[in-house]
Amino acid sequence: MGKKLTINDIARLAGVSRQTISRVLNEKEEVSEATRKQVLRVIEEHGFQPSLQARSMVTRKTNTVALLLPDIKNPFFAEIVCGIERTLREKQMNVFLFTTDEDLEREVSFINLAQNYNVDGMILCSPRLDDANLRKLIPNISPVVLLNRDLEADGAASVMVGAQHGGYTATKHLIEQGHTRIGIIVGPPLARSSVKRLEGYKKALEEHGLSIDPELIVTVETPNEGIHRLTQHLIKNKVTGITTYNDISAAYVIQACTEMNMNVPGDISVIGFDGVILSQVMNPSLTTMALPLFEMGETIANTLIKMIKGTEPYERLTNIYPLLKKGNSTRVK
Amino acid sequence: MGKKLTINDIARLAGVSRQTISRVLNEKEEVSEATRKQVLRVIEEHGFQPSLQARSMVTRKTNTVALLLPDIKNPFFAEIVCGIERTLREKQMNVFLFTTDEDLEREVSFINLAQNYNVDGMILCSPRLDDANLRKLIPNISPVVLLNRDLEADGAASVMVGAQHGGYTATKHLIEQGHTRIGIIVGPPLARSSVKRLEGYKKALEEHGLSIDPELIVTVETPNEGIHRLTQHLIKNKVTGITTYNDISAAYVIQACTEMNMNVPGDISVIGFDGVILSQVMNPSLTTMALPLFEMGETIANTLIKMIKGTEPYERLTNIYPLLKKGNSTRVK
DNA sequence: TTTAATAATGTGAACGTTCCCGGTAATGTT
DNA sequence: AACATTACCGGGAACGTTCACATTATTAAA
Repeated sequence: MGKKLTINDIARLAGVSRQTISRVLNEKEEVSEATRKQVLRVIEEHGFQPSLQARSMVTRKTNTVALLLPDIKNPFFAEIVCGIERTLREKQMNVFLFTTDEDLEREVSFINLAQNYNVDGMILCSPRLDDANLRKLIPNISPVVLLNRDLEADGAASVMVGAQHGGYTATKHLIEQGHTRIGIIVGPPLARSSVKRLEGYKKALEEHGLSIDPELIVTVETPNEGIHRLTQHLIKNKVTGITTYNDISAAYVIQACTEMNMNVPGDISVIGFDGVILSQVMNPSLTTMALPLFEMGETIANTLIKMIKGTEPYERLTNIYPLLKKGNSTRVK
Repeated sequence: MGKKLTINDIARLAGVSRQTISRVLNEKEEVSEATRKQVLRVIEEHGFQPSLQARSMVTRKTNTVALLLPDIKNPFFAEIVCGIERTLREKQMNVFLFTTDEDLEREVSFINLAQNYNVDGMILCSPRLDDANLRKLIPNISPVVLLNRDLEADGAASVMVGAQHGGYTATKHLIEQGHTRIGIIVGPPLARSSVKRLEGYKKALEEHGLSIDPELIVTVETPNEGIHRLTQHLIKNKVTGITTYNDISAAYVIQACTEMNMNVPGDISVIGFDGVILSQVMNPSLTTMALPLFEMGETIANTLIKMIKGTEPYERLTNIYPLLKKGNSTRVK
């Protein structure tokens, strides 16, 4: 466990100066082929690797991106993270992971922390911070890419899920299958997209001349809790179709239906959102509004990289629309 | 976006020396209450925050841990990561995330990278590296905690899943429910635990005087592929119980059974492994060998923290045993 | 031959902290 | 009154790199 070698040690061993080593490491041209070979040999021989800390101390670049998200257990985020990580990695960038558990205080403190680490950029997934405070912070943390949060500000870009469109399409699908009493389970109030999804739901009903019954609109207060109860409520109100805010909630809905001896899709059609792997392995497989999650991650990462490089223009706002993916949880009435 | 303030700027503004600011920041005692107040006021007023880079340059501590895992999409890892992250966070430590996608080359290069970042410790989840190379690397990267990899070496600790015990318990459960022809789906050959699980399976059969039929032992070559085919094979060989290597594979097995008009649990009992959320939301809910994943993450993180601090002893080897969690996918024959 | 241009290398400073030591003033001890 | 102790504070050095500039040797141009 001998002390780690520094660039100076290598310089001494190779019989050249510190700076020459640095030049070789950074592949600068102004060094003769002979010494280059020699230096590389010594580096190889001793397994020298430069301290990235010291380097970024002077270059002001860390090649690191802070990634902040509510919950890595949620496959929605996990798949996005996968796309982000893969893309950044290809560009030799690294990921600092922070999960906030939806806690505002932690969110703020993490943003601060990341800032003190001098990260090159940040990715904030569905931040809880309110608009005013977020806007205030952006100058300090830019460039930053926001997921599901549209904030027009210098140094910030957004990648948005077309929640309204998704809610609309899901509802329309049920209507076209002959359903007229359609319930919607709205996600936790924190998630901004819940509102959009509800808008889409209403729009679809209106367009098809169906009335909006407040009894058929129910809201989950804390993530994935009380869904059985809400489902019972909807079934008592004679729904034949239910649209939900994500795939897991759809799975709970189907469980609740089964418990009440209602068959899915025989008696009730259920439609999910996100299209995570769960939707494929469930029984019945889930009809869902599928999002290209991995690709979303790629988009997010690529946008941020463009912003960091600052050489080419980037999309300030990218909208991603979910696609209806038919499974066996919906059926013509 | 005015330049970031340094400790020197604050010193000037507060009319004291650099060192005094440092003392206040690090809560050293040797500074009078009056100047402390004054300094804190100036810091607060200008929103100064010290550069963690510069700090760790001299302290040789980064308060950062590198976390390397094959795939964050796998809920098994996602939940463990959650426990790790939460625990480290409480100790003011941060997480560098690397996913390897089971790729050996990437694994090695990430370990290198982490080393150059001067992380305080590493967590390697089910590394692909072979024993000899891993052992060689450990002196450079210690302290390190390994998941599902028992390697006795200085500066390394291991947290292991009791795979053999799990395989044994699962099989025994099926036997006790009256099954005599029990199939096992063995995980990808990369996963060392597959072998152990198979051992447990064999032990349970032997103990109960059942013969081991090679036709009932099938292996998945690439993750989660070909499971339908393998299930068909088992069913043709008249199994009434199937034990699998994780919950997702169990879900695929159940799908395959349904396709062949075999009812689960009516005709076939299926048992999973891990106990991720999927097992609860499936239909039927899954009987599985449940692991305390979040707690495992906590254990991993706490062990590493102890190793880093170096003040108290730590467990070199922690074994974690899965618990049979009854769902509706198994039934008395 | 002289001078200018070019290639190859080396040197001091800087990045922003903390560590180590030394200094001053105030207080206590004999 | 002389000395030791304590409390507080400041200055130089260091961490390991890269940057900006200086230097030398080499080649080309006049």
